[in-house]
Amino acid sequence: MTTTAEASSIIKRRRLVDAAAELFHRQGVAPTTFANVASEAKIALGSVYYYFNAKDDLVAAVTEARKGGIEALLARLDGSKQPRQRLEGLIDAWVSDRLVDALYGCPVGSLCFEVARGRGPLGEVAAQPFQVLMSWCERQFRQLGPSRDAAPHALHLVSALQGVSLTAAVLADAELITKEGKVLKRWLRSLEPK
Amino acid sequence: MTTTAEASSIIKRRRLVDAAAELFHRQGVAPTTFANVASEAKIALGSVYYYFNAKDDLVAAVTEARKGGIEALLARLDGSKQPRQRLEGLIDAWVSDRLVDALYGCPVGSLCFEVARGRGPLGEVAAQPFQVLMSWCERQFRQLGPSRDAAPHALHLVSALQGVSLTAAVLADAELITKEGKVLKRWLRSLEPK
DNA sequence: GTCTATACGGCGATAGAC
DNA sequence: GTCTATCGCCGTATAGAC
Repeated sequence: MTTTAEASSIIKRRRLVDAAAELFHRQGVAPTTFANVASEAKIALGSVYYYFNAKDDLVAAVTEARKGGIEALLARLDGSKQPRQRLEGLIDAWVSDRLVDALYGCPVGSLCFEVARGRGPLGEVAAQPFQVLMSWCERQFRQLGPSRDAAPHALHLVSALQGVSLTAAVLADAELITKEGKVLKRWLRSLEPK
Repeated sequence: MTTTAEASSIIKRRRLVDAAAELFHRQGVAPTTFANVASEAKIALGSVYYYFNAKDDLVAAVTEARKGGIEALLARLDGSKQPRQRLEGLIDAWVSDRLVDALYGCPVGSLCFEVARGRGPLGEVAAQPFQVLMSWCERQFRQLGPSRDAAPHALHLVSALQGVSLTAAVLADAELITKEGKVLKRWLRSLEPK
């Protein structure tokens, strides 16, 4: 029966992707080696090449996993009834992650930027998590009120969240994320139909 | 007379820093090698070590040069009479750089983030350009009106500018910076005392 | 000060036994 | 599928002639 063998393979592949995602977040893609990933995932170096033919394949897999993480978060937020609650939930998610993000930056933003920089071969893949996030936000803003500004509002929110993660990491101050979260929520309320 | 020799040394050192700054922006710090920098600056590989004992020294020099660039920009903006004009000038500066930034990100943000990530030994150095920019913005907002929100406003502006550079690079769309610039200017006007 | 040449280590990738 | 061993390249850093 191949089923168990296949399942074990899939589990190990996932373990490699998870280990790589963690290391890419903490150190960046460039300084992370296959040996790092292998040892973190407790798999022999040579075996990594059974799952990923080259580093780019691993990077693409991690980026897609990050996209999946974003989609899972947004699906959770879709449980909230009102668009404003959903958008506030997104801000809250950023604030909850403030301690890690102030150390290593946003795991999605830092990865996608490093991968997309200078239009590398993986530029399209790296854009996807941002497209998912941006269009979800745009949809929420469209439901928030009859303004024609949904697209700029979505861009403003995503930019602010990404920017504050970067700023907090550079300045080593997690509470900047809390503070910016409050500013963004006040802004959201100011957009509500009175 | 050592004067000319010294001057030539200083010039070559500057050529190395400029070359490194350019390469750090286009490729990031990690993938940039001394050989890259040497060839871009048209200086032999071995000579680079006369000016910089290790890569970290070069990275620190480039980061300080970026801080100098920020200070020069802010000094130019200080020529404007009104605080709102000065803040709008900052936004305009970002918009002017949109084509390069949408390819490689903000040269200051991407560098400082990569250097500060995970609290490396250069974390303090990398924070300085951001501190300069942030406190300048805070001063402008304080002059803009008697609001007690100067610090959060400065954080919001810097975050938005950094975030939109990153987003534009990931999504390969320079016009996002133009659009966010308009949103930010509208926001500035809304803060004015009526 | 500036160069060429090179030592040394590490990383991506492969070979091949089990 | 998983491992160990290893090749070849490239990057940091140094040595030493000029």
